[in-house]
Formats: sequence, C-alpha cells, structure tokens
Amino acid sequence: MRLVIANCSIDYAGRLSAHLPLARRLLMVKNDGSLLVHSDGGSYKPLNWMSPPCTLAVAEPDERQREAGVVELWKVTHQKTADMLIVSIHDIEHDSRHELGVDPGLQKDGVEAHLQKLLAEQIERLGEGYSLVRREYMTAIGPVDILARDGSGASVAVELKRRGDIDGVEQLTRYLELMNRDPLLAPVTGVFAAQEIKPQARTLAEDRGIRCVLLDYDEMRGIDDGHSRLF
Amino acid sequence: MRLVIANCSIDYAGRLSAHLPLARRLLMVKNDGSLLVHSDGGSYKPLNWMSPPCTLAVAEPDERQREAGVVELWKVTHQKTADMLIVSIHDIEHDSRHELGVDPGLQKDGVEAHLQKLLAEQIERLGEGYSLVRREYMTAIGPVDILARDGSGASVAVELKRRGDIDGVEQLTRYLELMNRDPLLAPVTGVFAAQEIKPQARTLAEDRGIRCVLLDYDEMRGIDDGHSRLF
DNA sequence: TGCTAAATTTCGCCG
DNA sequence: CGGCGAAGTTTAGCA
Repeated sequence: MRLVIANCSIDYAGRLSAHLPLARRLLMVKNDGSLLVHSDGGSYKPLNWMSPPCTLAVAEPDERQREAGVVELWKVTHQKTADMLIVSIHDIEHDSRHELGVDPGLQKDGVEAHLQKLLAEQIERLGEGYSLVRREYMTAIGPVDILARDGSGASVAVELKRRGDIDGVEQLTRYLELMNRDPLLAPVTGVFAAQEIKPQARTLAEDRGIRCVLLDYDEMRGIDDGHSRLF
Repeated sequence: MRLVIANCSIDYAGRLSAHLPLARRLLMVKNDGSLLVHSDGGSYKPLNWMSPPCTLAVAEPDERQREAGVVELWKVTHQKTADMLIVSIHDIEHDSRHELGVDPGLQKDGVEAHLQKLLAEQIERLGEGYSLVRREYMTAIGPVDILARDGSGASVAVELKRRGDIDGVEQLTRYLELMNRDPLLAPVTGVFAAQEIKPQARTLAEDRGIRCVLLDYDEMRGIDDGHSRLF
C-alpha cells in the first residue's frame, strides 16, 4: 500500500463524470492498483476511487498543465469498463509505502463471533472431558478458531462456521496439516462445527477424518443467558 | 488526518459483532474522530469503521492484553448508538498526521460536469457574441463554474446546476458581489443556467438581475456528438 | 459463474 | 429533520 498526501485535483470519467477541485487529500494506492481518494471527513466512502482490476500509470504533465502547477499526472484506468480517473498532483506532502500482506478478513457476525465465544465457554459440547486451550490460536497461515484438548489430552482444532461449506473443510484441512507437523501439538484432530452443514461438506470432512458437529445457536445462547458481551 | 500502519486486531460491537484477527493494516483517523480500517485489497469499503460522530480514546492494555502483545488500546465509541470499536495495537510501523482542511467536495454528475464542458464549448447558447474566458474560474471564495464575456466584452459569471434551486442563486450572488469589487472584472453580470429552474429560484434570480437560462442536455450533447470526452 | 437481496450501507432529494 | 430511493453502489448468499 502506498500513501500519498497531496494537493491535487481529480477528474473521473466513466459511469458518470465528476470533478474534484484542487485540495489537499489522501491518495491510497492499494496493492492491486486500485486507488482511493479520501478527505478528512465524511463517511467511509472515498471522495472518488477506482475499483480493481485497474492499473495506475504515471504520465508527464503537458506544458499547459505544468504552467497550471501540475507536477505529476496519474492515470488510473479500469481494465474492462474503460473508466478513467485522472489525478493532477500539484504538490506532494507525504509519500510512503507499506507491506501489509493478505488480510485474514472480517469475521462478521450476528452470530459467528458470538458462536465462537459461546462454544469456547461450552467446549464440553464437543465431548466429555474437552477443555479449551484458546480461541483464535495463531498459526503461520492464520488463526484457528478454537484450539482445545479432548479427554485424553490430545489437541483438537475447531473450525467454526455459521454455514458449513466445502471451503470451511478445506481451510480446516490446511490448518490440520500444518499443525500436525508441529511435534508439540501433534496429533491434532479436527472438528468442523457449524449451525448448518452442507451434505457435500459433511461428506468431504468425514472422508478426511474430520468430525462434524451441529451447533444450536439459540440453545447455546440460552445457557449463556445473554448477559455477557464481547467486552 | 492521522495515518497509522499497525499490527492490530479489532473487535466491533454494535449493530453486529465482528472481529478482525491480528494483521497489518492501515488505521485512518479522520478529523472528526471517525476511524477507517483498511487492508491492502478489496474495494473502497473498509474492513471495519466507525462513523462520525464518535470519539477515540486511548486506553492502557491490562496485564493479560499486555502479555498477549498489546501495546496500545483504542476505544472508539459512537455518541448515540453506543456502538464500540476496539483496536488492539500490537506494533506500530508508521504514524503520521496531516492537515487537509475542508474539502471543496465532489462535483458529481451524470450531467453537471459534462454540462459545464458542453456549455463552455457552446457558450453562444448564452447569447450572440459570447465567448468563453475559462471554466472553474478561481475566486477567493471558490471556483465560478464558467467565466465568459458577452458581445460587448463585459464579464459574465455563470453558475451551472442540474436542478436550479435557491442555493445556487445565493452562491452566484456571492460570487458576483466579490467579482464586482475587482476593477479588472467589473461590471460582472450573472447567468443562472440549469436543466430545470425552480420557480422560487427564478424569481429570486431575476429580482437580483440574474438572467436564467434553461439548458437542454440532450440537445447540447447531440451537437457535441458524443465524440469528445473530458480528456 | 451469474443472480438476488441485504448493507454497521451512504448519499441526495423532497417534504 | 425525517422519509424515500438511487448508488460509479458493495457484499454476501445461493443456484
């Protein structure tokens, strides 16, 4: 990600035409080439933007533009739609680059995060003698929703979903493969827990020795009594 | 605006509950206290955010959090809705502040910016002998949409709107008052041009000696033939 | 992959 | 200021 604070004016031509007069703004260039133009107010919506897939090209300002004070021209063009965003930069106050990596992404929820908390508290739902190690157990490829131990003390990795789909099984499989290479954890077994598990996902999971557990959200919330919160 | 690049995890509790696992992200704190959390991909929508009006408070992590690697805690709370966003910062890579000032705002348009270009090209629509001086003529209180000269060489300030309302007349009035104090420009007359002019706006404009001109977008575009673009 | 409907929607217009 | 509807909508779920 590249962050630029600059005096700039902006023209957009695409599904509509729009213009931003000269002012100091934040230009956020994401790794995929997409651009967001933010002011110091308003909501989360940028003043203007270009969605991926798109490419940013830096052009030389022509003489007329240079006379007008333009020192750099950015042309951001969309691959398919031919939308174009032109940033006329007059003055750069700040310019920095940062490696952010791929984001693990939002665990959104009217349910899922809560479900995770509930299952952590009611870990015995997975079986007699189960105990919680921790939620969001970090691995090199991302956090495992819940790490637990079964009655015999063996590690159990739990993948939690509201709707249990193939993707979730694949995800858990990757975690298990990685964790079973760690002698301190191995052997690690897997539990795929969800409110609803698609037949395909169940078949795949059981074929890989992953146990499927259906969770009753209302019942779990009933026990929890709803008094507790995330904080 | 404050820009922070940090390793952080984020919890949101409000209209829903959501969690962002630990990862490197951009935290954008706007002047109104609102917060945007961006990753290096996706669209213009942040991973998470808090809309204004809200306040950001920095808290000390407790012992358990400190052990988990949290060096700073941000609590962003919404004034009315009691929504809360908690940013657990593990590591700050970058932290900078920037004064951006108030943004003049987007001149959006399926029409207006295009209309401005078209009228600039077809300035004779305002009357015999009219000539364009320039679009976006800058004044101390903002840019006048179009500055032109009439057949006699007198300055004409044009305010352009899609829907001509009282506000537009007031705006043009302010420009006219300012410009008429400039001996190089004065006397400056005003033209209020729009696709549609509200009766109240027309009355006010004509009362102030401002001429109203109705623009036919399709007709103007027809003459322009659609071959030209903003660039 | 294409559609359908919700969104922590945001934004603008109209009363 | 509240309601209604569109958005360069975006996003998520489902066939």
